[in-house]
Amino acid sequence: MEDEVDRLVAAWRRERPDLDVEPLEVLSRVSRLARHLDRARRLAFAEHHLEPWEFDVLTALRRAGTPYQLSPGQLLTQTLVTSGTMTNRIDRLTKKGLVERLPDPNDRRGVLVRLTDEGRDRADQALAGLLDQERAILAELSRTQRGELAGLLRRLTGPFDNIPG
Amino acid sequence: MEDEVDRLVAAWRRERPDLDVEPLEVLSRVSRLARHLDRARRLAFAEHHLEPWEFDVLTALRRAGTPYQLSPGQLLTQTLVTSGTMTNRIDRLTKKGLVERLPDPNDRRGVLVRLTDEGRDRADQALAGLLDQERAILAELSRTQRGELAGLLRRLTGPFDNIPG
DNA sequence: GTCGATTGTCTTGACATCGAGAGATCCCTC
DNA sequence: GAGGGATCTCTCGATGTCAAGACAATCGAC
Repeated sequence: MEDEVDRLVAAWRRERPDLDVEPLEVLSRVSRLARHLDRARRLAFAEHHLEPWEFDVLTALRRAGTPYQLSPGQLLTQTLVTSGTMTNRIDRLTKKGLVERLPDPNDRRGVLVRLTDEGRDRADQALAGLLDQERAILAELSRTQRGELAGLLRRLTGPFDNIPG
Repeated sequence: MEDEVDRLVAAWRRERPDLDVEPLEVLSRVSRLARHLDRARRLAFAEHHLEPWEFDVLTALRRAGTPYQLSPGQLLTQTLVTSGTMTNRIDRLTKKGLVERLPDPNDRRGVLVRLTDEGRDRADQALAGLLDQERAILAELSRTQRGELAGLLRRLTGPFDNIPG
């Protein structure tokens, strides 16, 4: 099946035959697919009355395991947002009763963000919904192909994730 | 090489052993890689004093071929943003002298956005820079692997691009 | 021709994000 | 134990985006 990137690449080859645009075959598809996924995620979460950014924060805490608490700084590195953004997110999640701020007993500069019981339930429900949606998208591929795809992508993400940046 | 998604998946398997989180192996990598690419693109464009959104609009016009003009509506569908956003972008690009608005001779409701000579040059330069950067990222893979990866990704993007949504 | 629905663009208000920097606390060296 | 740099969180202003709706022109049916 042809996709938008095939058309994009064909247009570039017509307009700039001097350039090698092969990299776009991979990376433009990654960017565009990510955009489509964002929309799909937003829809999936709407059923649970959660925004994508709320899901990101709540699930980071959920993954941490009991007692479901992390510092704002740890949340920063997991969600790849700036500190100002994280302060704002914690404020709003606190107002909604999904997380609470506690003083860090070991560092008086610090704060711990803890998931409330409701926050934990909402995160669990939204995750299940997201996985259902993602399974539907991936049904295009066989199990073997999904494994290959994951492996190839890991080759590309590895350098970013391990050399900090 | 292990990446952040390996750690994320391992955490979910520990916390939610009842769930099948295999879809994350593929789609979380897509989302995270797209985020890293956004940062890399921003850096690459900074050398040419262009923002990513400026690049998106200018190159859509560049790809259209001479006389390098499209309606705002056509630009919407190519860049996946809303109409309000596109109006704002065209305004700012016009102020910078990279595009100009012309009345559509065939539809008095309509407008045509045309690339200026400077806009065309800037788009061409930025594209070359972007391709260099992308080639470096993709050097992790062989030519054959890049082809496989592109093919697998096309299977996933195809449904989004062809069934409108 | 005329009316209603549709199309194409722009306007407005709300909102989430970023970047830079402030203030408080911690840690290491002397 | 005192000083200076590093770390942690929050504040503030600017900005880009979205969603909903306004307005004008077009198209189709009668």
